[in-house]
Amino acid sequence: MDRKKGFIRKTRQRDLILKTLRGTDTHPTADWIYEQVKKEMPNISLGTVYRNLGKLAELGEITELNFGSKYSRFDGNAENHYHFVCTECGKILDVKGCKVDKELEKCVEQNNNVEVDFHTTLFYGFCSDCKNKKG
Amino acid sequence: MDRKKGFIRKTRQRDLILKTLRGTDTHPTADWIYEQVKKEMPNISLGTVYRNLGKLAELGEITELNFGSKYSRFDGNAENHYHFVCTECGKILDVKGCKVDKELEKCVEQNNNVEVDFHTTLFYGFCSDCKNKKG
DNA sequence: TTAGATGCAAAGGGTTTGCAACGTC
DNA sequence: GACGTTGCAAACCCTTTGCATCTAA
Repeated sequence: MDRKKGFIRKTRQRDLILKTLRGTDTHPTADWIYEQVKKEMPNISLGTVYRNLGKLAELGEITELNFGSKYSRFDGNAENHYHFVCTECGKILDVKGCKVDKELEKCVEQNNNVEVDFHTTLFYGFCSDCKNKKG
Repeated sequence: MDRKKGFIRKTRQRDLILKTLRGTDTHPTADWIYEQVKKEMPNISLGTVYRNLGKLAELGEITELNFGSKYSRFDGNAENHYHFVCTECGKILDVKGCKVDKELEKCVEQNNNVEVDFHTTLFYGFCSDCKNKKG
């Protein structure tokens, strides 16, 4: 078997963490995932959760989101897509129906003498719930 | 004078912090600003720097950037603009020549039943220096 | 005079890490 | 049998906060 440097062993912990993250679209924090996973595997430690989330992100299986500086959130959908953050309730949503604009990257490259690999965009505002609640 | 709640008093510390931040385009961390400001005002404390950066951001005088989760960076340019992050050297640049696209916000609103106030975009890739260095 | 601001230092709190034991290949 | 992984807990480290003192208005 190919055991080159960076070889990743399959473990029950990692499988469960990935399954849990893939099973939600709430963009949870590491701690939320930890709490969920603990229900099925009570002895798992927070450190293990962090280590696995880090590895999964490194492998490109998931995405780590750093909105605001407080804590990281994780997205089981590794495909590049936009996010929306509700400034009222803090909810994070995947943006539907709007394609990631690769043309914009060309514009940035041409005007700034850089090479762009990808970009992330965050929209801020009111989600449908909070939009209705406010005056 | 109008001393409503949230009144902000003018202080030498805040002036110096703002001047320092406005005097660079490197999107520095709080600690870097602290070190710079200390040269002119040796007794200033890190706490004061954080408190003032927070207030200035709240007033809309500056922008707090939360790229990556490690620490916040600050931008003396409060006008909404795009940023570029070099994945090689970590440098952060203001993107020139590409307008913030308000049309995209309309697309997001229409397809996601939300109300968008503003959006931020981060481009990742190689800056001009690192582009040349790599193979 | 009064309430916002500062300096100092301790506390917070999400994340990382060292280490011995464990589990996968 | 190797070596990646785990659980535990302590360490990290950026940021926040309490409090007595200072100071702008």
